Amino acid sequence: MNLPPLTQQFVMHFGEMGSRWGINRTVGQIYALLYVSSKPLNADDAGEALGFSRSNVSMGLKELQSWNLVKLLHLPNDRREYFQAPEDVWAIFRTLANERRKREIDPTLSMLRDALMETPTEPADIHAQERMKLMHGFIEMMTDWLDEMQKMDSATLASLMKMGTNVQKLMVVKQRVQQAFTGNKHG
Amino acid sequence: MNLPPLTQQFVMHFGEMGSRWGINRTVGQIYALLYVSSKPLNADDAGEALGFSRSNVSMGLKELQSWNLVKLLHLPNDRREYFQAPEDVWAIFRTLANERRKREIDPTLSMLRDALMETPTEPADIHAQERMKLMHGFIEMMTDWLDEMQKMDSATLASLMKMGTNVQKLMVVKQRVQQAFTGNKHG
DNA sequence: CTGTAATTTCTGTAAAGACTGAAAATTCAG
DNA sequence: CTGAATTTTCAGTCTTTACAGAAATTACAG
Repeated sequence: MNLPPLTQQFVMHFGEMGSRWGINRTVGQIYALLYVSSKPLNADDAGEALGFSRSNVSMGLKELQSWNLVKLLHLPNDRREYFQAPEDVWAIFRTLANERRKREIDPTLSMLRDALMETPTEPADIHAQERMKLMHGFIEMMTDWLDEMQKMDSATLASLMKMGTNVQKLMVVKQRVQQAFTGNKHG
Repeated sequence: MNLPPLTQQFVMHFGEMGSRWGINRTVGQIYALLYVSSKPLNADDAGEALGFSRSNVSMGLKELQSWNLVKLLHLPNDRREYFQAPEDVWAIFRTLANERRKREIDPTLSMLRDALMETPTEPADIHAQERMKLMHGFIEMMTDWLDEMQKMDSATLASLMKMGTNVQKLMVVKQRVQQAFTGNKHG
């Protein structure tokens, strides 16, 4: 591996963090390289830059594609496949959130739905189902909310986040206004 | 393993999902069992219920403790340690978010901060640092926002989430109101 | 202290995963 | 079609992780 210092630092870090993020070192480093690269890279570029075998890079890129984390493109007069990471960090986050949800949340949600349809007999299962109901309700609320958030554009979302806790105050104001209009003090 | 059907379904699912969540089968099943259990369990209870060796359960509980996902308690006239999962799903989520952030985000944030302080020389590194700046800014915004959210109580957060995209409309209203008060059409 | 219950650490083994080089398959220019 | 360039799959090796059982440590009652 022969990369400029900052790039190297970044790439190595992603390799080390890979295991915590549920990907392997190779995949982490390939993604890091694509992310900081100013131009698309092909499998040989990546392999040479990182010191991985061609086949290993192939596997890594395949995994990154299954995560929708890389864009595939072609250069004129070059048959090789080139890859690049999307530039917009918000877009990357959205992709990541969607993919992780699909893999890590949806199966559980589905299992919980099934479990809630059944009628428990033993006391232990009655309590268990009660707990599952709580978990299901929570996850559903979170994912529904995430869906809604995904509809907003990056700029709106950013300003929303920068408001932080102030959103809360905004809600209080809204309630007062509504009450004032309806004249219902308990509304 | 001899558990009532619903409990068993839940426990098995957590075991299978474990690998996707970055924990092993044992840890996943132990947690699932504690979550649906109506009373605290000791290591032997868990081991017997799930068919794991005593040492394996010990490791699993240790890991769950390192995630702050279980509460340790003692029963009168019993020297053994009993474990239980917090009941409040919001509290569980908060714990999970904090721990994952600590392990999966903070190290990267710190690496990025270091990288941004340096002065790149090569053109490739200049571009790389620009990309890192974007990533850093995004992560910082997200984590700051998460911090703010953590300050709210569960009920407020829940009603906030149920509003979904309407928060956006609320912001537009707020801006109009502000403009009306200041008389500044560009405010 | 001493003995016993409870928990953790250690050690070896089995299983899973990562990685390479070679072979096979695919793609496309001519 | 043919053959070269490119990509993917396969098989074997090496590394890491998961797990059980044994040994060691800790905690505490008497």
